[in-house]
Amino acid sequence: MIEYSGQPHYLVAVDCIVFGFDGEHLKILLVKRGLEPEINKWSLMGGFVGANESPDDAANRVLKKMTGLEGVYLEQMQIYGEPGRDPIERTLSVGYFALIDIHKYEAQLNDDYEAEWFLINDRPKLIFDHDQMVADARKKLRYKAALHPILFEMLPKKFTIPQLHILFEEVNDTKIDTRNFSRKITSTGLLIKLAEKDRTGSKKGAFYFKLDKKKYNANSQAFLNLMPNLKI
Amino acid sequence: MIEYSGQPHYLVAVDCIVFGFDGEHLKILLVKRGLEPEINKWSLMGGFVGANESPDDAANRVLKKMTGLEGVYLEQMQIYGEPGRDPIERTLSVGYFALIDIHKYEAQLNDDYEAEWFLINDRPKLIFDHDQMVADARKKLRYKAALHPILFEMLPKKFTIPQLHILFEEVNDTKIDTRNFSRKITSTGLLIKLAEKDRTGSKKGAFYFKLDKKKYNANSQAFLNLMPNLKI
DNA sequence: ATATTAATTGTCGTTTTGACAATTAATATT
DNA sequence: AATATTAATTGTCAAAACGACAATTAATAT
Repeated sequence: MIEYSGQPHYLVAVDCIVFGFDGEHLKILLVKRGLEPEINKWSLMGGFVGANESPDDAANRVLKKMTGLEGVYLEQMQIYGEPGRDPIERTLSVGYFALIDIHKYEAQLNDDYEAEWFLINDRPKLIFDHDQMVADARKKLRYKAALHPILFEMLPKKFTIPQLHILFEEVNDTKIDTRNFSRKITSTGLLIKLAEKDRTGSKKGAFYFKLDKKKYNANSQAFLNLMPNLKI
Repeated sequence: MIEYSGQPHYLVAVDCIVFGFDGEHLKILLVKRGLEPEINKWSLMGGFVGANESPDDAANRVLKKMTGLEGVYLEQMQIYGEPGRDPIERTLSVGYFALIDIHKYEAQLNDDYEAEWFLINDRPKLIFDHDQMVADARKKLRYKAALHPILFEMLPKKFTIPQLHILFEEVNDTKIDTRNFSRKITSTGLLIKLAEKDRTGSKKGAFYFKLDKKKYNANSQAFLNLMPNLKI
Protein backbone atom coordinates (compact mmCIF):
# COMPACT_ATOMS: atom_id res chain seq x y z
CA MET A 1 0.00 0.00 0.00
CA ILE A 2 1.37 3.36 -1.07
CA GLU A 3 1.10 6.18 1.40
CA TYR A 4 2.44 9.63 2.03
CA SER A 5 4.23 8.45 5.11
CA GLY A 6 5.33 10.78 7.81
CA GLN A 7 3.43 13.82 6.58
CA PRO A 8 1.49 15.70 9.22
CA HIS A 9 -2.31 15.78 9.09
CA TYR A 10 -4.48 18.70 10.05
CA LEU A 11 -8.03 19.64 10.77
CA VAL A 12 -9.64 21.58 7.97
CA ALA A 13 -12.53 23.92 8.66
CA VAL A 14 -14.65 26.49 6.88
CA ASP A 15 -15.71 29.87 8.21
CA CYS A 16 -18.38 32.03 6.63
CA ILE A 17 -18.69 35.77 6.73
CA VAL A 18 -22.41 36.25 6.21
CA PHE A 19 -23.40 39.70 4.95
CA GLY A 20 -26.90 41.08 5.07
CA PHE A 21 -28.60 44.45 4.55
CA ASP A 22 -31.49 45.75 6.64
CA GLY A 23 -32.34 48.63 4.33
CA GLU A 24 -30.05 51.01 6.15
CA HIS A 25 -26.85 49.30 7.12
CA LEU A 26 -24.56 46.47 6.20
CA LYS A 27 -24.62 43.71 8.79
CA ILE A 28 -22.94 40.43 9.54
CA LEU A 29 -24.35 37.36 11.16
CA LEU A 30 -22.39 35.98 14.09
CA VAL A 31 -22.91 33.01 16.38
CA LYS A 32 -22.07 32.19 19.95
CA ARG A 33 -19.46 29.50 19.74
CA GLY A 34 -20.68 26.17 21.07
CA LEU A 35 -17.45 24.39 21.85
CA GLU A 36 -14.24 24.90 23.74
CA PRO A 37 -12.01 26.78 23.59
CA GLU A 38 -13.57 30.23 23.65
CA ILE A 39 -17.02 28.75 24.21
CA ASN A 40 -19.80 31.38 24.27
CA LYS A 41 -17.63 33.96 22.56
CA TRP A 42 -18.86 35.43 19.29
CA SER A 43 -17.45 33.90 16.15
CA LEU A 44 -18.12 33.36 12.48
CA MET A 45 -20.28 30.47 11.38
CA GLY A 46 -18.00 27.56 10.78
CA GLY A 47 -17.42 23.88 10.99
CA PHE A 48 -15.03 21.14 10.10
CA VAL A 49 -14.83 19.68 6.63
CA GLY A 50 -16.29 16.19 6.81
CA ALA A 51 -14.80 13.06 5.33
CA ASN A 52 -17.11 12.93 2.35
CA GLU A 53 -17.52 16.55 1.45
CA SER A 54 -15.51 19.28 -0.22
CA PRO A 55 -14.91 22.61 1.55
CA ASP A 56 -17.62 24.13 -0.65
CA ASP A 57 -20.00 21.41 0.45
CA ALA A 58 -19.07 22.04 4.06
CA ALA A 59 -19.70 25.78 3.79
CA ASN A 60 -23.12 25.16 2.28
CA ARG A 61 -23.91 22.61 4.95
CA VAL A 62 -22.90 24.96 7.75
CA LEU A 63 -25.01 27.76 6.30
CA LYS A 64 -27.99 25.50 5.88
CA LYS A 65 -27.63 24.19 9.39
CA MET A 66 -27.28 27.55 11.07
CA THR A 67 -29.57 29.74 8.98
CA GLY A 68 -31.93 27.29 7.36
CA LEU A 69 -31.06 28.77 3.98
CA GLU A 70 -30.05 26.91 0.86
CA GLY A 71 -28.60 28.09 -2.40
CA VAL A 72 -27.16 31.30 -1.03
CA TYR A 73 -24.48 33.26 -2.81
CA LEU A 74 -21.23 31.88 -1.50
CA GLU A 75 -17.73 32.71 -2.60
CA GLN A 76 -14.43 31.24 -1.57
CA MET A 77 -12.13 33.88 -0.25
CA GLN A 78 -8.83 32.41 0.88
CA ILE A 79 -7.32 29.91 3.23
CA TYR A 80 -6.22 30.85 6.72
CA GLY A 81 -3.42 28.57 7.74
CA GLU A 82 -0.95 30.16 10.12
CA PRO A 83 0.37 27.37 12.35
CA GLY A 84 -0.78 28.95 15.62
CA ARG A 85 -4.16 30.35 14.61
CA ASP A 86 -6.08 27.79 16.63
CA PRO A 87 -4.55 27.36 20.08
CA ILE A 88 -5.74 23.78 20.57
CA GLU A 89 -4.69 22.08 17.44
CA ARG A 90 -3.42 22.97 13.98
CA THR A 91 -6.50 23.83 11.95
CA LEU A 92 -6.63 25.39 8.53
CA SER A 93 -9.75 27.25 7.66
CA VAL A 94 -11.19 28.14 4.30
CA GLY A 95 -12.86 31.54 4.45
CA TYR A 96 -16.07 32.16 2.52
CA PHE A 97 -18.27 35.16 2.23
CA ALA A 98 -21.98 34.80 1.81
CA LEU A 99 -24.58 37.32 0.72
CA ILE A 100 -28.08 36.70 1.93
CA ASP A 101 -31.40 38.43 1.95
CA ILE A 102 -31.82 39.28 5.60
CA HIS A 103 -35.59 38.85 5.41
CA LYS A 104 -35.35 35.35 4.04
CA TYR A 105 -33.16 34.61 7.00
CA GLU A 106 -35.70 35.84 9.55
CA ALA A 107 -38.26 33.53 8.00
CA GLN A 108 -36.05 30.47 7.96
CA LEU A 109 -34.14 31.04 11.16
CA ASN A 110 -32.81 28.00 12.90
CA ASP A 111 -33.25 28.69 16.59
CA ASP A 112 -30.92 25.91 17.68
CA TYR A 113 -28.06 28.34 17.34
CA GLU A 114 -27.54 31.64 19.05
CA ALA A 115 -27.07 33.76 16.00
CA GLU A 116 -27.36 37.51 15.81
CA TRP A 117 -26.97 40.27 13.26
CA PHE A 118 -24.45 43.00 14.04
CA LEU A 119 -23.73 46.25 12.31
CA ILE A 120 -20.53 45.72 10.41
CA ASN A 121 -19.03 48.72 12.17
CA ASP A 122 -20.26 47.82 15.62
CA ARG A 123 -19.59 44.19 16.27
CA PRO A 124 -18.05 42.31 19.15
CA LYS A 125 -14.47 41.15 19.03
CA LEU A 126 -14.28 37.72 17.48
CA ILE A 127 -12.23 34.66 18.31
CA PHE A 128 -8.97 33.57 16.72
CA ASP A 129 -8.29 35.35 13.43
CA HIS A 130 -11.94 35.93 12.62
CA ASP A 131 -11.60 39.71 12.80
CA GLN A 132 -9.00 39.52 10.08
CA MET A 133 -11.34 37.34 8.05
CA VAL A 134 -14.09 39.92 8.34
CA ALA A 135 -11.73 42.68 7.25
CA ASP A 136 -10.63 40.61 4.26
CA ALA A 137 -14.21 39.75 3.37
CA ARG A 138 -15.24 43.38 3.42
CA LYS A 139 -12.40 44.29 1.13
CA LYS A 140 -13.21 41.49 -1.26
CA LEU A 141 -16.91 42.34 -1.22
CA ARG A 142 -16.08 45.90 -2.19
CA TYR A 143 -13.77 44.79 -4.92
CA LYS A 144 -16.18 42.31 -6.41
CA ALA A 145 -19.21 44.56 -6.08
CA ALA A 146 -17.45 47.31 -8.02
CA LEU A 147 -17.13 45.04 -11.04
CA HIS A 148 -19.96 42.56 -10.83
CA PRO A 149 -23.62 42.86 -9.97
CA ILE A 150 -23.60 40.78 -6.80
CA LEU A 151 -25.20 43.12 -4.28
CA PHE A 152 -28.63 42.18 -5.59
CA GLU A 153 -28.09 38.99 -3.63
CA MET A 154 -28.67 40.95 -0.43
CA LEU A 155 -31.97 42.44 -1.56
CA PRO A 156 -35.41 40.88 -1.86
CA LYS A 157 -36.71 39.78 -5.25
CA LYS A 158 -38.44 43.12 -5.68
CA PHE A 159 -36.34 46.13 -4.81
CA THR A 160 -36.09 49.81 -5.65
CA ILE A 161 -33.20 51.84 -7.02
CA PRO A 162 -32.99 53.93 -3.83
CA GLN A 163 -32.60 50.72 -1.80
CA LEU A 164 -29.82 49.57 -4.08
CA HIS A 165 -28.28 52.99 -3.86
CA ILE A 166 -28.08 52.94 -0.08
CA LEU A 167 -26.60 49.44 -0.21
CA PHE A 168 -23.87 50.57 -2.59
CA GLU A 169 -23.08 53.50 -0.36
CA GLU A 170 -22.91 51.27 2.70
CA VAL A 171 -20.64 48.71 1.08
CA ASN A 172 -18.29 51.36 -0.24
CA ASP A 173 -18.61 53.68 2.72
CA THR A 174 -19.02 56.67 0.45
CA LYS A 175 -21.63 58.96 -1.05
CA ILE A 176 -22.77 58.29 -4.58
CA ASP A 177 -24.74 60.76 -6.69
CA THR A 178 -28.27 59.36 -6.85
CA ARG A 179 -28.90 60.69 -10.34
CA ASN A 180 -25.86 59.16 -11.93
CA PHE A 181 -26.29 55.96 -9.96
CA SER A 182 -29.80 55.48 -11.16
CA ARG A 183 -28.82 55.83 -14.78
CA LYS A 184 -25.77 53.66 -14.46
CA ILE A 185 -27.53 50.80 -12.78
CA THR A 186 -30.41 50.75 -15.23
CA SER A 187 -28.06 51.03 -18.19
CA THR A 188 -26.58 47.66 -17.32
CA GLY A 189 -29.73 46.17 -18.77
CA LEU A 190 -29.96 43.80 -15.82
CA LEU A 191 -33.07 45.31 -14.27
CA ILE A 192 -36.68 44.85 -15.24
CA LYS A 193 -38.97 47.65 -14.15
CA LEU A 194 -42.21 46.53 -12.52
CA ALA A 195 -45.50 48.37 -12.57
CA GLU A 196 -45.72 48.44 -8.79
CA LYS A 197 -44.26 51.11 -6.56
CA ASP A 198 -42.85 51.07 -3.06
CA ARG A 199 -44.66 53.84 -1.22
CA THR A 200 -43.19 53.33 2.24
CA GLY A 201 -40.09 55.43 1.71
CA SER A 202 -41.38 58.58 0.12
CA LYS A 203 -44.40 60.44 -1.13
CA LYS A 204 -43.69 59.89 -4.77
CA GLY A 205 -42.81 56.27 -4.28
CA ALA A 206 -40.09 54.36 -6.08
CA PHE A 207 -40.70 51.78 -8.75
CA TYR A 208 -39.88 48.21 -7.94
CA PHE A 209 -37.43 46.39 -10.15
CA LYS A 210 -36.50 42.77 -10.42
CA LEU A 211 -33.40 41.14 -11.74
CA ASP A 212 -33.33 39.84 -15.30
CA LYS A 213 -32.06 36.42 -14.24
CA LYS A 214 -31.22 35.41 -17.76
CA LYS A 215 -28.96 38.39 -18.39
CA TYR A 216 -27.64 38.24 -14.85
CA ASN A 217 -26.45 34.68 -15.26
CA ALA A 218 -25.10 35.33 -18.73
CA ASN A 219 -23.20 38.44 -17.65
CA SER A 220 -22.01 37.41 -14.23
CA GLN A 221 -18.48 37.19 -15.60
CA ALA A 222 -18.48 40.49 -17.46
CA PHE A 223 -16.75 43.54 -16.10
CA LEU A 224 -18.97 46.41 -15.25
CA ASN A 225 -17.94 49.70 -13.80
CA LEU A 226 -20.38 50.17 -11.00
CA MET A 227 -18.41 52.57 -8.86
CA PRO A 228 -17.67 56.16 -9.88
CA ASN A 229 -14.19 57.57 -9.37
CA LEU A 230 -12.99 54.22 -8.29
CA LYS A 231 -9.81 54.17 -6.29
CA ILE A 232 -9.48 51.07 -4.22
CA MET B 1 -7.08 18.85 27.72
CA ILE B 2 -9.55 20.26 25.23
CA GLU B 3 -9.56 18.73 21.81
CA TYR B 4 -11.71 18.58 18.71
CA SER B 5 -12.32 14.89 19.23
CA GLY B 6 -13.45 12.66 16.47
CA GLN B 7 -12.88 15.10 13.61
CA PRO B 8 -11.04 13.71 10.61
CA HIS B 9 -7.58 15.00 9.75
CA TYR B 10 -6.23 15.46 6.27
CA LEU B 11 -3.06 16.09 4.39
CA VAL B 12 -2.79 19.64 3.10
CA ALA B 13 -0.66 20.45 0.10
CA VAL B 14 0.13 23.35 -2.19
CA ASP B 15 0.38 23.26 -5.97
CA CYS B 16 1.84 26.04 -8.07
CA ILE B 17 1.01 26.95 -11.62
CA VAL B 18 4.19 28.66 -12.74
CA PHE B 19 3.79 30.95 -15.74
CA GLY B 20 6.64 32.24 -17.87
CA PHE B 21 7.07 34.04 -21.18
CA ASP B 22 9.81 33.31 -23.68
CA GLY B 23 9.23 36.37 -25.82
CA GLU B 24 6.77 34.58 -28.05
CA HIS B 25 4.56 32.30 -26.05
CA LEU B 26 3.08 31.78 -22.63
CA LYS B 27 4.56 28.75 -20.92
CA ILE B 28 4.16 26.77 -17.76
CA LEU B 29 6.76 24.97 -15.75
CA LEU B 30 6.04 21.33 -14.95
CA VAL B 31 7.94 18.67 -13.04
CA LYS B 32 8.20 14.92 -13.22
CA ARG B 33 6.55 13.67 -10.10
CA GLY B 34 9.00 12.02 -7.71
CA LEU B 35 6.70 9.90 -5.59
CA GLU B 36 4.00 7.30 -5.95
CA PRO B 37 1.35 7.21 -7.12
CA GLU B 38 1.75 8.46 -10.70
CA ILE B 39 5.52 8.64 -10.27
CA ASN B 40 7.30 10.04 -13.34
CA LYS B 41 4.14 11.60 -14.68
CA TRP B 42 4.10 15.36 -15.27
CA SER B 43 2.55 17.44 -12.57
CA LEU B 44 2.51 20.89 -11.06
CA MET B 45 5.14 21.86 -8.55
CA GLY B 46 3.78 21.04 -5.17
CA GLY B 47 4.40 19.75 -1.71
CA PHE B 48 2.82 19.19 1.64
CA VAL B 49 2.31 21.99 4.11
CA GLY B 50 4.75 21.41 6.95
CA ALA B 51 3.98 21.57 10.64
CA ASN B 52 5.50 24.99 11.19
CA GLU B 53 4.58 26.82 8.02
CA SER B 54 1.51 28.41 6.48
CA PRO B 55 0.35 27.41 3.00
CA ASP B 56 1.90 30.63 1.67
CA ASP B 57 5.19 29.68 3.29
CA ALA B 58 4.94 26.21 1.80
CA ALA B 59 4.33 27.56 -1.70
CA ASN B 60 7.35 29.83 -1.43
CA ARG B 61 9.46 26.99 -0.10
CA VAL B 62 8.43 24.67 -2.93
CA LEU B 63 9.20 27.33 -5.53
CA LYS B 64 12.56 28.08 -3.97
CA LYS B 65 13.43 24.41 -3.79
CA MET B 66 12.45 23.58 -7.36
CA THR B 67 13.44 26.72 -9.22
CA GLY B 68 16.01 28.35 -7.00
CA LEU B 69 13.99 31.56 -7.08
CA GLU B 70 12.91 33.67 -4.15
CA GLY B 71 10.47 36.54 -3.90
CA VAL B 72 8.48 35.60 -6.98
CA TYR B 73 4.99 36.91 -7.61
CA LEU B 74 2.70 34.38 -6.02
CA GLU B 75 -1.03 34.53 -5.64
CA GLN B 76 -3.41 32.22 -3.86
CA MET B 77 -6.06 30.94 -6.18
CA GLN B 78 -8.41 28.55 -4.43
CA ILE B 79 -8.52 25.31 -2.54
CA TYR B 80 -9.02 21.99 -4.25
CA GLY B 81 -10.68 19.64 -1.87
CA GLU B 82 -12.94 17.10 -3.53
CA PRO B 83 -12.82 13.98 -1.37
CA GLY B 84 -11.51 11.70 -4.10
CA ARG B 85 -9.03 13.98 -5.82
CA ASP B 86 -6.02 12.08 -4.54
CA PRO B 87 -6.53 8.32 -4.90
CA ILE B 88 -4.24 7.37 -2.03
CA GLU B 89 -5.43 9.55 0.78
CA ARG B 90 -7.62 12.55 1.34
CA THR B 91 -5.49 15.56 0.49
CA LEU B 92 -6.60 19.14 0.10
CA SER B 93 -4.45 21.33 -2.05
CA VAL B 94 -4.15 25.09 -2.13
CA GLY B 95 -3.61 26.26 -5.69
CA TYR B 96 -1.24 29.16 -6.38
CA PHE B 97 -0.19 30.82 -9.54
CA ALA B 98 3.26 32.25 -9.93
CA LEU B 99 4.64 34.66 -12.50
CA ILE B 100 8.34 34.45 -13.10
CA ASP B 101 10.90 35.86 -15.45
CA ILE B 102 11.85 32.81 -17.46
CA HIS B 103 15.42 34.03 -17.86
CA LYS B 104 15.96 34.37 -14.16
CA TYR B 105 14.83 30.80 -13.90
CA GLU B 106 17.38 29.52 -16.41
CA ALA B 107 20.11 31.14 -14.37
CA GLN B 108 18.99 29.76 -11.04
CA LEU B 109 17.73 26.38 -12.14
CA ASN B 110 17.81 23.65 -9.58
CA ASP B 111 18.87 20.54 -11.48
CA ASP B 112 17.81 18.17 -8.73
CA TYR B 113 14.34 18.22 -10.23
CA GLU B 114 13.23 17.26 -13.68
CA ALA B 115 11.46 20.45 -14.57
CA GLU B 116 10.56 21.61 -18.04
CA TRP B 117 8.79 24.50 -19.69
CA PHE B 118 5.81 23.67 -21.88
CA LEU B 119 3.76 25.81 -24.17
CA ILE B 120 0.52 26.48 -22.35
CA ASN B 121 -1.38 25.14 -25.34
CA ASP B 122 0.81 22.10 -25.87
CA ARG B 123 1.43 20.43 -22.59
CA PRO B 124 1.22 16.86 -21.40
CA LYS B 125 -1.77 15.62 -19.51
CA LEU B 126 -1.24 16.16 -15.80
CA ILE B 127 -2.04 14.04 -12.77
CA PHE B 128 -5.09 14.26 -10.54
CA ASP B 129 -7.01 17.51 -10.99
CA HIS B 130 -3.96 19.50 -12.09
CA ASP B 131 -5.38 20.14 -15.56
CA GLN B 132 -8.34 21.82 -13.94
CA MET B 133 -5.97 23.88 -11.81
CA VAL B 134 -4.13 25.06 -14.91
CA ALA B 135 -7.40 26.01 -16.57
CA ASP B 136 -8.47 27.95 -13.48
CA ALA B 137 -5.10 29.65 -13.20
CA ARG B 138 -5.23 30.78 -16.81
CA LYS B 139 -8.64 32.25 -16.28
CA LYS B 140 -7.59 34.03 -13.13
CA LEU B 141 -4.41 35.31 -14.77
CA ARG B 142 -6.49 36.82 -17.56
CA TYR B 143 -8.91 38.36 -15.14
CA LYS B 144 -6.26 39.88 -12.95
CA ALA B 145 -4.06 41.03 -15.82
CA ALA B 146 -6.96 42.93 -17.34
CA LEU B 147 -7.24 45.08 -14.24
CA HIS B 148 -3.82 45.16 -12.66
CA PRO B 149 -0.34 45.54 -14.06
CA ILE B 150 0.99 42.13 -13.12
CA LEU B 151 2.32 40.84 -16.41
CA PHE B 152 5.49 42.88 -15.92
CA GLU B 153 6.41 40.14 -13.48
CA MET B 154 7.09 37.84 -16.41
CA LEU B 155 9.42 40.24 -18.18
CA PRO B 156 13.01 41.21 -17.44
CA LYS B 157 13.78 44.47 -15.68
CA LYS B 158 14.25 46.20 -19.00
CA PHE B 159 11.57 45.46 -21.57
CA THR B 160 10.03 47.02 -24.65
CA ILE B 161 6.43 47.89 -25.44
CA PRO B 162 6.32 45.37 -28.30
CA GLN B 163 7.41 42.62 -25.89
CA LEU B 164 4.68 43.59 -23.48
CA HIS B 165 2.25 43.74 -26.37
CA ILE B 166 2.94 40.17 -27.43
CA LEU B 167 2.63 39.01 -23.85
CA PHE B 168 -0.79 40.64 -23.50
CA GLU B 169 -1.91 39.03 -26.75
CA GLU B 170 -0.69 35.64 -25.57
CA VAL B 171 -2.38 35.83 -22.21
CA ASN B 172 -5.65 36.95 -23.70
CA ASP B 173 -5.40 34.87 -26.83
CA THR B 174 -6.45 37.80 -28.99
CA LYS B 175 -5.05 40.50 -31.23
CA ILE B 176 -4.61 43.95 -29.76
CA ASP B 177 -4.02 47.07 -31.85
CA THR B 178 -0.36 47.98 -31.32
CA ARG B 179 -0.99 51.70 -31.58
CA ASN B 180 -3.71 51.87 -28.98
CA PHE B 181 -1.87 49.42 -26.76
CA SER B 182 1.24 51.52 -26.73
CA ARG B 183 -0.61 54.62 -25.69
CA LYS B 184 -2.72 52.87 -23.11
CA ILE B 185 0.19 51.21 -21.39
CA THR B 186 2.31 54.34 -21.25
CA SER B 187 -0.64 56.41 -20.06
CA THR B 188 -0.75 54.35 -16.87
CA GLY B 189 2.29 56.30 -15.78
CA LEU B 190 3.89 53.12 -14.55
CA LEU B 191 6.66 53.00 -17.13
CA ILE B 192 9.92 54.88 -17.23
CA LYS B 193 11.43 55.26 -20.68
CA LEU B 194 15.12 54.46 -20.89
CA ALA B 195 17.58 55.94 -23.35
CA GLU B 196 18.63 52.53 -24.62
CA LYS B 197 16.95 50.67 -27.44
CA ASP B 198 16.48 47.01 -28.17
CA ARG B 199 17.71 46.53 -31.70
CA THR B 200 17.29 42.77 -32.00
CA GLY B 201 13.68 42.83 -33.06
CA SER B 202 13.56 45.45 -35.75
CA LYS B 203 15.51 47.97 -37.77
CA LYS B 204 14.18 50.96 -35.95
CA GLY B 205 14.57 49.38 -32.58
CA ALA B 206 12.24 49.74 -29.64
CA PHE B 207 12.98 51.76 -26.56
CA TYR B 208 13.50 49.92 -23.34
CA PHE B 209 11.29 50.77 -20.41
CA LYS B 210 11.48 49.89 -16.79
CA LEU B 211 8.82 49.78 -14.14
CA ASP B 212 8.31 52.74 -11.83
CA LYS B 213 8.45 50.56 -8.72
CA LYS B 214 7.18 53.31 -6.49
CA LYS B 215 4.04 53.90 -8.53
CA TYR B 216 3.67 50.20 -9.19
CA ASN B 217 3.57 49.38 -5.51
CA ALA B 218 1.34 52.33 -4.74
CA ASN B 219 -1.12 51.48 -7.51
CA SER B 220 -1.13 47.71 -7.34
CA GLN B 221 -4.63 47.86 -5.90
CA ALA B 222 -6.08 50.36 -8.37
CA PHE B 223 -8.28 49.28 -11.20
CA LEU B 224 -6.91 49.84 -14.64
CA ASN B 225 -8.55 48.97 -17.90
CA LEU B 226 -5.80 47.23 -19.74
CA MET B 227 -7.85 45.22 -22.18
CA PRO B 228 -9.89 46.80 -24.97
CA ASN B 229 -13.44 45.63 -25.61
CA LEU B 230 -13.28 43.44 -22.61
CA LYS B 231 -15.76 40.62 -22.50
CA ILE B 232 -14.58 37.90 -20.23
C1' DA C 1 -54.85 74.87 -3.72
C1' DT C 2 -50.16 74.88 -2.32
C1' DA C 3 -45.96 73.48 -0.12
C1' DT C 4 -42.92 69.79 0.39
C1' DT C 5 -40.13 65.90 -0.61
C1' DA C 6 -37.89 62.25 -2.80
C1' DA C 7 -37.62 59.89 -7.35
C1' DT C 8 -36.53 60.43 -11.90
C1' DT C 9 -35.07 62.43 -16.18
C1' DG C 10 -32.15 66.10 -18.55
C1' DT C 11 -28.07 68.76 -19.85
C1' DC C 12 -23.50 69.28 -21.11
C1' DG C 13 -18.60 69.70 -21.03
C1' DT C 14 -14.73 66.45 -20.23
C1' DT C 15 -12.44 62.26 -20.62
C1' DT C 16 -11.79 57.71 -22.46
C1' DT C 17 -12.04 54.63 -25.96
C1' DG C 18 -10.88 52.43 -30.11
C1' DA C 19 -10.70 52.39 -35.28
C1' DC C 20 -7.61 53.77 -38.47
C1' DA C 21 -3.69 56.99 -40.85
C1' DA C 22 0.65 59.07 -41.03
C1' DT C 23 5.28 59.64 -39.65
C1' DT C 24 9.71 58.19 -37.98
C1' DA C 25 14.15 55.77 -37.30
C1' DA C 26 16.54 52.58 -38.35
C1' DT C 27 18.58 48.69 -41.75
C1' DA C 28 18.87 46.49 -46.35
C1' DT C 29 19.07 46.96 -51.22
C1' DT C 30 20.06 48.92 -55.59
C1' DA D 1 24.51 57.52 -51.91
C1' DA D 2 19.80 57.27 -52.79
C1' DT D 3 15.92 54.37 -52.12
C1' DA D 4 13.10 50.62 -50.47
C1' DT D 5 11.60 48.30 -46.49
C1' DT D 6 10.02 47.41 -41.96
C1' DA D 7 8.56 47.89 -37.40
C1' DA D 8 7.96 51.45 -33.77
C1' DT D 9 5.77 55.47 -32.62
C1' DT D 10 2.78 59.41 -32.79
C1' DG D 11 -1.58 61.48 -34.74
C1' DT D 12 -6.50 62.01 -35.80
C1' DC D 13 -11.15 61.83 -34.82
C1' DA D 14 -15.78 60.29 -33.98
C1' DA D 15 -18.37 57.77 -30.61
C1' DA D 16 -19.19 56.44 -26.10
C1' DA D 17 -18.81 56.84 -21.18
C1' DC D 18 -18.38 59.65 -17.29
C1' DG D 19 -19.71 62.65 -13.82
C1' DA D 20 -21.04 67.36 -12.09
C1' DC D 21 -25.07 69.63 -11.67
C1' DA D 22 -30.21 71.33 -12.99
C1' DA D 23 -34.91 70.62 -13.82
C1' DT D 24 -39.05 68.05 -13.69
C1' DT D 25 -42.30 64.86 -11.81
C1' DA D 26 -45.52 62.30 -8.76
C1' DA D 27 -46.96 61.76 -4.95
C1' DT D 28 -48.36 63.29 0.22
C1' DA D 29 -48.97 66.84 3.79
C1' DT D 30 -50.48 71.36 5.03
